[in-house]
Amino acid sequence: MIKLYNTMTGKKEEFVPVTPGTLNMYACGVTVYDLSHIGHARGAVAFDLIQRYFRRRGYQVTYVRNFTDVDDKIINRAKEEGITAAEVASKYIDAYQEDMKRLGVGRPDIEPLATEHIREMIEVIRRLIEKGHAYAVDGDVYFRVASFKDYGKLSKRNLDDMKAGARVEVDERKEDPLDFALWKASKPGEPAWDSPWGPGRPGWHIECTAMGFKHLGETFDIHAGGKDLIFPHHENEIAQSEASSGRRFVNYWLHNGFVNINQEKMSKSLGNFFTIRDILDKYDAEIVRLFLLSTHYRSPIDFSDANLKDARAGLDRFYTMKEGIKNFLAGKKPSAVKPEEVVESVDKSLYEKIVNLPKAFEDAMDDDFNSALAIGIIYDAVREVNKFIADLGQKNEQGAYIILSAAQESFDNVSRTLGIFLREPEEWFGEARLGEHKVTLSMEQIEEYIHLRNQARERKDWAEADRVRRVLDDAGVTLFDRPGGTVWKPK
RNA sequence: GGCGGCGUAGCCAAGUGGCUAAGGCAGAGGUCUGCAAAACCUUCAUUCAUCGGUUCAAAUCCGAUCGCCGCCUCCA
Repeated sequence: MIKLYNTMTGKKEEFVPVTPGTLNMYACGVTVYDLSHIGHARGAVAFDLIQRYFRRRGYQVTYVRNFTDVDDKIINRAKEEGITAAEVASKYIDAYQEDMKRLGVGRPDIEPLATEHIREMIEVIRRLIEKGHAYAVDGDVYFRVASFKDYGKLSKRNLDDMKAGARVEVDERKEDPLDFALWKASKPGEPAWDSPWGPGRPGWHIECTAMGFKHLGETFDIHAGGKDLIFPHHENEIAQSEASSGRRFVNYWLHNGFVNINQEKMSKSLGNFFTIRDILDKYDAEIVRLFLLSTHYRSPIDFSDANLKDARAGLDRFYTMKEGIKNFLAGKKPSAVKPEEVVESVDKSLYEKIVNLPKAFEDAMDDDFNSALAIGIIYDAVREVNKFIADLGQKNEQGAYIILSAAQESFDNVSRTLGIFLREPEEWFGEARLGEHKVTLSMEQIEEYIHLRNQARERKDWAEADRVRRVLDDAGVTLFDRPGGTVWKPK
């Protein structure tokens, strides 16, 4: 049973789908007027994991994540760059797709564009006017907030409070300062579509209603987005959607916490942001993923070098274990003996823990997608497997084979869902980390130095051996003498 | 001002009524190693911002206080 925290009720609830065995989920994507930052990445990673987890638990999933490709900021950007709004959008959609691919975020089932749903938006607006929930003025159309009695139910505000503290610009043409635009008359030179109210473009909120209706139905299971979208965006979506359809729009509202810099929200307007690609140039994508998943998706997370380095250290430890398992299993054949019998004499409790790892993982994830707890459970298992590997010499070989192959299977099982720990150890220690560091020697030169040092070690010329170690260290290369020979890793 | 949330070790971070407060990083000591590194072992919060209350029992529920953050305007 999956439990999830619903912003609407403020509680963790059991997930009950509209249609048994099916998940219909919508996540607000980005407005494509600039490169995306690590805050955008957090939402994308979190909701990708959530929809992926539902698939793991057997649900038939339709996951929709939109692009807002018409908006004031896009228009302004187009003016600045002397290109069309459509060109701006297209450019940053491509950039976003590239960033997501590098982060290991899968493509949603449907990635609708606002501009491809103008007809559907007009239809919803027309229906709202018919029902008395909206009105047209000078080519604009506004939603009549006072006509929707549940307005404020998501963000827990009431109309009187908002009017008291209103900082909304006063527009005399609106019946109420809180009324919001469904359709905006276009100014000359701006993107425009024909409508019953004259040429114009959609307001921000209406696209999600129209695209949600079209792709997922008038009532769907999950709608997700950043905490900052609760008000006004999602509140307005609810008003439009429920006023037009007469039904509940969404059953569960999920909101991710922010990425902070020095305890402050990262945002474009504060200027304290790092783009995804800046970060990926400095840190391997897997480090960034582990960092993001190490904190529960609803909590704030502080972006800092120290935290990224913690994540890197964690990955080193995981891949060291994976290397140990791999080295042991290499070239060995499965035994025909029943696991239970052999394992009994080797380490029964470890075996059971390993076999139960996927279940323990699911227990953590079932509880509001607690990836932080899930990762803690994995590291608990890592320590125990490492301990086992350290004592391998004293173990029954058949039993050890059974335990370590089971470990490999269990770790792979949970890794596939998390989208981390999936690489081969050589790849992690080699190319993945090579990219982050300055190694000033070629592979051949490094091998040559290692050979030189090992010759010195054979004649027990420790001074020379240490000298070579220092030379390589200065070049950003660290040596490790392993039972199988000397290996090197970027410092 | 209104609404929402947070405060757990040097740092990151789980835990929302009941066994010894997960896990990681950093630190200390040890095993191993020519030296290292890794790995492993031991150690590292009698206590969960503070004060008061409810309860047989609270980090967890209630109230107050202090501090921090977010939303109320575009924002993941």
